[in-house]
Amino acid sequence: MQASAWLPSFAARRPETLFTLQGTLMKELIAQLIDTGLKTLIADGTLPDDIQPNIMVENTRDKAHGDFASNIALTLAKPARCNPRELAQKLCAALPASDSVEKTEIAGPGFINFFITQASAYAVIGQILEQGEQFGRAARNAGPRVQVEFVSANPTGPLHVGHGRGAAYGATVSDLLEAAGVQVEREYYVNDAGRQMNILAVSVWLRYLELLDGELSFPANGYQGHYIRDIAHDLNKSYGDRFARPVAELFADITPDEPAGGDKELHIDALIERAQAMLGDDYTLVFDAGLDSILSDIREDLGEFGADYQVWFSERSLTSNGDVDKALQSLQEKGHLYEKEGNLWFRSTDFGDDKDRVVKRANGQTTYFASDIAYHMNKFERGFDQVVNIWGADHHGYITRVKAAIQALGYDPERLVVKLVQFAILYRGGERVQMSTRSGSFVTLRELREEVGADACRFFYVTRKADQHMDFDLDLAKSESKDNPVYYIQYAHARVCSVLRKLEQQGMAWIQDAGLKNLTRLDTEAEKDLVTTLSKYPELLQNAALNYEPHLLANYLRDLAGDFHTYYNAHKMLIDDAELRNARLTLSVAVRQVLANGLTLLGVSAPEQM
RNA sequence: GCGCCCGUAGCUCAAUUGGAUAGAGCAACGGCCUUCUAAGCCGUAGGUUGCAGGUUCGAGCCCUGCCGGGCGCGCCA
Repeated sequence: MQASAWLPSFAARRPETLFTLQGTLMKELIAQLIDTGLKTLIADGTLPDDIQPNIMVENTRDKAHGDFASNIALTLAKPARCNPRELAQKLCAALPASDSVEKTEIAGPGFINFFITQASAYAVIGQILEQGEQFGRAARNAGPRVQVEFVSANPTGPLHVGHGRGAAYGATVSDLLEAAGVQVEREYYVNDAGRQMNILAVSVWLRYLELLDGELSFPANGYQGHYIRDIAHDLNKSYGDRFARPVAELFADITPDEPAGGDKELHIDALIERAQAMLGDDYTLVFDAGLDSILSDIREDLGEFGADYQVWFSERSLTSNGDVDKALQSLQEKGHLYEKEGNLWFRSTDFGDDKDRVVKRANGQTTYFASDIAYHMNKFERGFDQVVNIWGADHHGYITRVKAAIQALGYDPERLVVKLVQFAILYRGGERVQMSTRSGSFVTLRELREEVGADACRFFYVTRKADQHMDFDLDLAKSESKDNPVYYIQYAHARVCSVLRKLEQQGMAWIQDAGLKNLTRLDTEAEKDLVTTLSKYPELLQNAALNYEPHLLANYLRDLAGDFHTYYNAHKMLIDDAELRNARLTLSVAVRQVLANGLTLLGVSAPEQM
């Protein structure tokens, strides 16, 4: 499978090798019981002594199958030369007794189902209350150093809804990794070099000249958005008419634009060249004014969306500090470059790429790909154990060549993980919202946040697998009903708060210790289910983090909220029986804690009142 | 043409990474407010997991080939 070839590194490893797993103590215990049982069977000759058992303990899907199950008898049936059920029978008999295990059953083709005691299962409630916000999280600073680079949109305009999904996904994956004990560094690669930025600079300057001299023929390939005029306005405010130049001179002998029957690409390139000549050193000021303005807008936008970065990495710095040259030199020394027709090529076909790639043109200009090589070299030189790139799905063509470059530089390409994020399609009133970057008719992330709110945005974006196309239903995201999963989950949280308020109003108090002492009073199906769901949280968190799949957490929270609403509806909490009341409230507060922890990781608020 | 992603209930999506009888939510139908928030709950119905083979104790998941949808295949950024 090609996809998992990219996945790797620690996602493919056993989680145990990199992370301290919490909440799976019961699985470990059961694995130990099985291990002991197997040794007994080896000793009495039932099993040959050269077997290499891979003891797997899984959560059961169906509670009729107990709490945990192992397929060990199925996998060992062949070496044991007996049928799986028979082997399971013998193994069960050989299992040492445990306070935590109520009973075992043999089921289906030979699964061993483990039913754990209620006291053992309910211990998780105490853990949740004791650990609070830390419940489910691994110890800090214990894990590897991982860099997550996400969004990294060209600073040529405001972020749109396509970037939004990358932002929500990247921010959540980063937070999940951190919760799993990884030291995370979030980074934005600022493409502050290249032709697009020059087009931006020229667009700004032309709007500026328009302000001074009145309308001129704005290039078809220029940036049309209104924000360009705003930047021009600010430029005028800060610098007065410092950048004023004769418009006639600017357009003199310039190759015609597309509407005039020319080529819009050639036209804009000619304008860039002319602008640089006419502005001289001032060109940089105009260029930076555009860059700074848009970049600060993006930073603010992302900040308000809950995506906080540790590093904003400048593409230009790669050239100025010599990293590009260094990277090319390194490739040169290792014999991976060659010259052809004046261009310098990287022989990426040696590393599985379809064709070789130019890194330096005949005119001496390095290519964008050369910057990418240098950037990734720079990342690895910074000592990250793993580097995660979150890219739009349209960039998947670059994966092979970037990995090729990493390998050619002498780094393990498995240490780069690329996660592709598919685009989201907006729907309003059942109709697809049409978007086009060209015409400037895209919906910005800011507009989306203002329309549906940050909570719903963050949640909806990560509720589907990243590599899955998604439909974003604006009406649903805005609706305040149970149909809207965000409200549904938040409401469950608020409900617990509401009950506690009501409790106080009725002159009662919740006594946690009394609750913990009387957990055995919680013997209804709804309560058992709730506890089971709660106990799965830490492991789920690890899974979601290790696989970069925040949708697992989103779905989990939906389920947990559902379990709670069911419980709430079936059983009253504010009752006279103090023991039972405290026990139920204790369970409810534990639910509230886990809901809050999960929502926080998703960047969604956990309101006390709705 | 080559490469990558995807195909699961009418719709939007899951499925603990190869486990047991494929699950939720919408939409449909039928119930539940004198009650701690009905912003909620309960029930019914809905499937040859695109198709055909293969691998094994066991496949939605892995392999091969088709069918269908999306994206990518510049010395651009």
